[in-house]
Amino acid sequence: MMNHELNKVISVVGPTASGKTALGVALAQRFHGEVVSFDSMQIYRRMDIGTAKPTQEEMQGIPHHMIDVAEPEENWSVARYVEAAVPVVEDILSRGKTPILVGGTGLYVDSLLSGRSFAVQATGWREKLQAQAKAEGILTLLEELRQVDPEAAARLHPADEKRIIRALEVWHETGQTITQHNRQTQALPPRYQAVTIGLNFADRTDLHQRVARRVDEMVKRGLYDEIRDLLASGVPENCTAMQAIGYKEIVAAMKNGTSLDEAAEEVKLRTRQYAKRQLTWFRRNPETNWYFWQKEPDFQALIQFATEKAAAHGIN
RNA sequence: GCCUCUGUAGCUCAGUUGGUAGAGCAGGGGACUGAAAAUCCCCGUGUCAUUGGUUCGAUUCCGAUCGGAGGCA
Repeated sequence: MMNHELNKVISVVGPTASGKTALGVALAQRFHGEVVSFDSMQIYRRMDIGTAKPTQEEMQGIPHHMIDVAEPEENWSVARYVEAAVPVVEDILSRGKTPILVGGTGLYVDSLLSGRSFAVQATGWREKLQAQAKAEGILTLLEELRQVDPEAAARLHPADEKRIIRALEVWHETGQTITQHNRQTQALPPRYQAVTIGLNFADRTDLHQRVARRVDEMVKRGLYDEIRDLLASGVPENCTAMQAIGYKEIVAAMKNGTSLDEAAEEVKLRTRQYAKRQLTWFRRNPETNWYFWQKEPDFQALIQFATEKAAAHGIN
């Protein structure tokens, strides 16, 4: 089909602790929808408290997808997420319902919506390159990259080891440079048409306060025990899931015997910094309809705002 | 009560042999195409406690005052 209209979805973005979960459920109720999470850490089972996964009560009977779909030791990635999420969204659409995308991982939503595909990763080039970087220094790899893909080498900062390695990895495994690959995927048509609602705070300190309260709440609800259970069941400390904020800091404290409550303070700090990065990412999309929380939160006003925006884009 | 040390960026501190000052952390902004809650880049003017004095000029030297820390009685 050449000129078919894109299917419409609603997406809810914003920094952590900004009320995305509640809005997602409200929109699902209003628009006969189901929630599809785009959160890189809520995909892992048994990581409930620290990832602020919605509880049964919060879900209010609305189906939530892409949560609890992997074991912590599985090491998921964007590619794997998109691969799994597309059929889910398609299924919701096929049943005549509206997909409500809710989450905080910018790369994941953008990839899902854009129709982007990812270069394959089969052999062990990454490990090889990492070892080489360690032995010879990253500048050697950057120079190698310059030979095959001068554009990428110029664009990447010499200190950004991860991206330099990834660029070389794509080259070695596909025979195509990452610059070529990016150009190609940019030309791909988008998968869905999204009306995006962005949540933010008029005053940044309100966000910081909510973060602090949320972390205190997590500790009260048993975050330390959740992490102890994870480790006891053999989840390796260096897997992707254990890079999650709220986990890696506490794991480190448990390991070297320092105060867990001090580690919790560090979690607050790291969460604030993460929220800032999320905002940087989401602000990049000029289409986003931003709603700013004032000192006195008015959830009804938010629902009305979001409902109007969705309706204006032909969702009903 | 006396003596010594101390008061510089939101915090911890450096520094100016007298020409109005700089690091780390916090904070802010940005990037981002198979680790993304990851990774990386950029951004430091502040009555140098207050107040007199010396000086062409004081945050820097001297005095007093007000905080803080320690010591002696």
